[in-house]
Amino acid sequence: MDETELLPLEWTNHLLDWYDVNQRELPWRNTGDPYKIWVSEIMSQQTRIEAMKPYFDNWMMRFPTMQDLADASEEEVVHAWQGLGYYSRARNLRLGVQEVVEQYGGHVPRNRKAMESLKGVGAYTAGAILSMAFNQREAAVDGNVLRVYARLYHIEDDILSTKGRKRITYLVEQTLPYDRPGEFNQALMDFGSAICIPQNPRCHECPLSAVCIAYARGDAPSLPIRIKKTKVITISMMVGLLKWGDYYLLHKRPNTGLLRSMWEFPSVEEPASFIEGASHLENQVKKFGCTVVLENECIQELTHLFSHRKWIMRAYRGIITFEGTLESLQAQLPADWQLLKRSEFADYVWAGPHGKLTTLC
DNA sequence: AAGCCGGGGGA
DNA sequence: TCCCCAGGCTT
Repeated sequence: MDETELLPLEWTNHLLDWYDVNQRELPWRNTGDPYKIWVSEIMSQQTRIEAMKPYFDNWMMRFPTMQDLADASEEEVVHAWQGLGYYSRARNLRLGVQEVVEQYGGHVPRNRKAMESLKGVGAYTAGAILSMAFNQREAAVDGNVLRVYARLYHIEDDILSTKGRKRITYLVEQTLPYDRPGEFNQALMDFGSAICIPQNPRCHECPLSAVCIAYARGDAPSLPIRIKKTKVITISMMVGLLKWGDYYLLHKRPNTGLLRSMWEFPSVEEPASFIEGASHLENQVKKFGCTVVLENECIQELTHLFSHRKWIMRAYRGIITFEGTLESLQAQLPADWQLLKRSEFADYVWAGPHGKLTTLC
């Protein structure tokens, strides 16, 4: 079935008219600069525009060109990303840009296949860059687009399923205008975030309500359908703010998994009791020739929610004893442990909620 | 197809 | 609290 027959394509012009008046002023918009658009697209994945804007400005100051980013270390790049979340985006953006600099002579490829082969660039981002930077007629199907089309065409498939996404991608490809595809894609997003919002859509202000099937049936608020499967697992965690003189003992998380390669306070997951958690921490510092005395009073309880994990963190102070010099203690520490003064904390990348605990130091 | 990967803002 | 956001990678 050709679902485009369900609606007259006139609505795409109404949407572009709305966009001409209501489009947001964004630093990467209407620049035609593929690097700026690339950075903005990666930063805005699963992230609200208002949240990533200051990061974008800072990023462009630190890495003004693709060459600057390609030359930067992973550490620098992740540091500039600190606080935005999904840190693989930063690592992959750097790798993708390096590939463009090295393999494509610094020119962003202008076809979907080459674009999607770049690290961190999937179907959405490829379509966004091709349409916005090069004005190609390519679909860029994100959460906004899925929602807008599910309502306009009254699609009851789960939009998180492959079937639902494919169906809507097909519809977008059919409806994408030939003259202003890049602006049309951006119009869908601005429209989705201003009018066709997830909860309580503003149908009374909507320029497309006359053609929207969900609106006609009174189903706009209940669409789209999203079925999530992953459930959040709760993990309790004992955190030690362990001090030796002016120095705090810190641990670098492994280079795989959640918050990889970021610094944290020594922690014990799921301790059966305070005693058991404390003994784990004691055993840990014992490897470095230290002893530690932990105060049994929890100085802060902090709950932190990830998309798939819930950490309940309980922080305790502890005093480390070591008979020897700073140098001899440092010599005992493996590469993933270090001693740091409070004043040096800002130079390091903190593992999410551990960064919040630094205010206790 | 499902799990993994952060943080924040709005309701 | 819960929801969900300008998604992509890995298994």
